[in-house]
Amino acid sequence: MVKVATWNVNSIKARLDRAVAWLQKADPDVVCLQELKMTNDAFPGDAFVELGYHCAVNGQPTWNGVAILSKEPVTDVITGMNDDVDDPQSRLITGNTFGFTVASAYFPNGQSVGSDKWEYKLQWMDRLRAFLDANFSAQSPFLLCGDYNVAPEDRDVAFPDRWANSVLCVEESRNKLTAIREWGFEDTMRKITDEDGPYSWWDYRRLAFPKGDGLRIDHIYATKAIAERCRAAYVDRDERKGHKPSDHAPVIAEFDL
DNA sequence: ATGGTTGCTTAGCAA
Repeated sequence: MVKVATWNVNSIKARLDRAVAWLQKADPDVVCLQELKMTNDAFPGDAFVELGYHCAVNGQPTWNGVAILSKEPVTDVITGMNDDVDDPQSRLITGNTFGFTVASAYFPNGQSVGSDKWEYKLQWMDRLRAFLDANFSAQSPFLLCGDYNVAPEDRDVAFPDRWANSVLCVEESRNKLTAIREWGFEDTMRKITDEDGPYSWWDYRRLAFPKGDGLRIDHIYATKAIAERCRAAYVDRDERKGHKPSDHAPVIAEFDL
């Protein structure tokens, strides 16, 4: 069984102790991290090597930043979209490990509908679809893991009315997500459960976590060749609790490979 | 009621 996790850590520096403790406890084989908020040079790779992981990192100062950790080597690494757009934001890294391709993606949040960041979000999602079209086959095993900043359906939102007009839920965001899914992905969580949620993110503000105001915006999408081998998918909600948690909980999928 | 908290960086931005 190969255990794959995706987790927006909201600063790997602020979360290093918790991340190390979680890796020791959960023992995933492959981990996609988002929001490192750190340069490649400063990335604490030694802490992960000590736990038996190979690291592929695409960082930048202050914001964004993504990484793939794997207990097998990560080869054929691509940082970013490989397209004509001059984009300084480090939001994507792709590589091969355990016989499949895996991408760690930090989709733009988009702030508010109509803003400059919203336009960037929509373009970024179009670019991601084009990146998949240009570089990969949906017939091969591919996992797209990350913070998508989109809740696909209302059942992925605890209080859908409250979030209906947000960048996480509006129809245009969901339509862009559908275009990415239709490249050839299945949502591993929805292969496993039809329950509401399970939610993966709760805002730090407004007492969102104790009030249960969660959204499912972190996903592990899989092409058919690997999705049909998915045996489990779940959220480690406990990781949102306690001292200095990330605002996201890890999402895990297990594959019979 | 447009609030609240966290993190990076140190006043303002992003989420």
